[in-house]
Amino acid sequence: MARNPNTKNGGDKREAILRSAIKVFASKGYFNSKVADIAGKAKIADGTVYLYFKSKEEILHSIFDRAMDEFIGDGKKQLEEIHESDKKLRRIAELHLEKMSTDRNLAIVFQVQLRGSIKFMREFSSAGFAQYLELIIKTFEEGQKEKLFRKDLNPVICSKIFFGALDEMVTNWILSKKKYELRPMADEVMKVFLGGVMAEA
Amino acid sequence: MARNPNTKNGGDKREAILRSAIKVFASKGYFNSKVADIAGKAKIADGTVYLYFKSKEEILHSIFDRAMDEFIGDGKKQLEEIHESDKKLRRIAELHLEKMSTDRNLAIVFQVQLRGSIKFMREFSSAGFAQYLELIIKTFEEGQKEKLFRKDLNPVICSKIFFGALDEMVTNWILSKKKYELRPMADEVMKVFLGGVMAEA
DNA sequence: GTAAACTGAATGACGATTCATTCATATTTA
DNA sequence: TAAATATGAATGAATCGTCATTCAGTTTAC
Repeated sequence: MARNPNTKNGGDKREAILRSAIKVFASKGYFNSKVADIAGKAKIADGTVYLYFKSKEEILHSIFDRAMDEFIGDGKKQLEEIHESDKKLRRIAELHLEKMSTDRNLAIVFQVQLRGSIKFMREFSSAGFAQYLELIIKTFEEGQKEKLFRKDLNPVICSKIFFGALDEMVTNWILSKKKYELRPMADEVMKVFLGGVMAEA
Repeated sequence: MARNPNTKNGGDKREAILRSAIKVFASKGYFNSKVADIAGKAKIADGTVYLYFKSKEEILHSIFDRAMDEFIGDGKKQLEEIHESDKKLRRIAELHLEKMSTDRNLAIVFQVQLRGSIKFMREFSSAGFAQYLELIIKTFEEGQKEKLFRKDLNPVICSKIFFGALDEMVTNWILSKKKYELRPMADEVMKVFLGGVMAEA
């Protein structure tokens, strides 16, 4: 009846494989990661991986799906408690950076590995990412209705700019040799996004 | 003395290999591209590739190096003719998007393939990309000195935001099924970056 | 004629996936 | 209760296809 082998131990192995895969993918890249490495790090036999996942690719997908679901769910819940659109955007920025800070290896898989092929990107784009962008767009449009944000701006483009800025913060953080806090960057992004860089005329 | 076979025919083959590789990498991704595909598309034998390049990886590097050199060279020259910092940034944005529009396959290699491994990203980061970001930072600082841009903003972070926004425009353009002009996005990015999204108080 | 350029079949390494086997645990039987 | 049997999760060695790279031989250019 159960789709997976484990009935007693509560999905232990599947979980272990995913955790292990995040580490391995993060350190060597998807294509350079061997299924044997993943199995090894999870302390199980190579073949066991295939009792839980159809293929190496499905592992990557699962990592992404799980993380994205959690992220969007979390985000939506938190936004319900906020009513000003600019504050909502600020919260999104904070959450985005916080989540990425929390698990550096997961962040690497997201920023780097997931983008290594158009195929993944397309799947990514039309699934979780689109949903995330939609959330930002809706928030922005709300702000325009409230006359908080300029009406002469295209909400979709603005949302992409917003996302792009955050995304770049994360990428830089991952590649940087120096350790620094990612979260405070949310303020900087908001300062520029809301007010622009021009000095008062 | 010449590192490569061709002395007479003006580097024809090397060029053909690079052009072919850009197409192949763009359509299947670096790791899924076979050297045989590249050779085939360039209408030469598999072995000939190795007369011009040490390895498959060197091909990818060459693609990147060439494009980046051309891009930065071009950019610097064009900026010399402009004197206001905000206009310079606008020109950078335009150039960035124009270049990417010009060769969609090259853009795909840049946006997608080059980011598929931390290894490449790191090399990328510390070479061409750092130089490009430096150009933006310098321009921004200039603008701050001229009191054109706000003094309370960190130039490095602002430059990353600026780059991140442009980068996201390109990524979306590549992944989009619909055909649209990339260049006009430069104006949109400038509107937001210079003036922010808040309505006048 | 010979040196440089080119060819493409052969090589060798690699690594995802498979599957025959093991073994711990659950179930049945007496 | 305890021995006999069944179950299916887990194993890991073997398989099988896939390329990057090489190199012995061929063609081209002068």
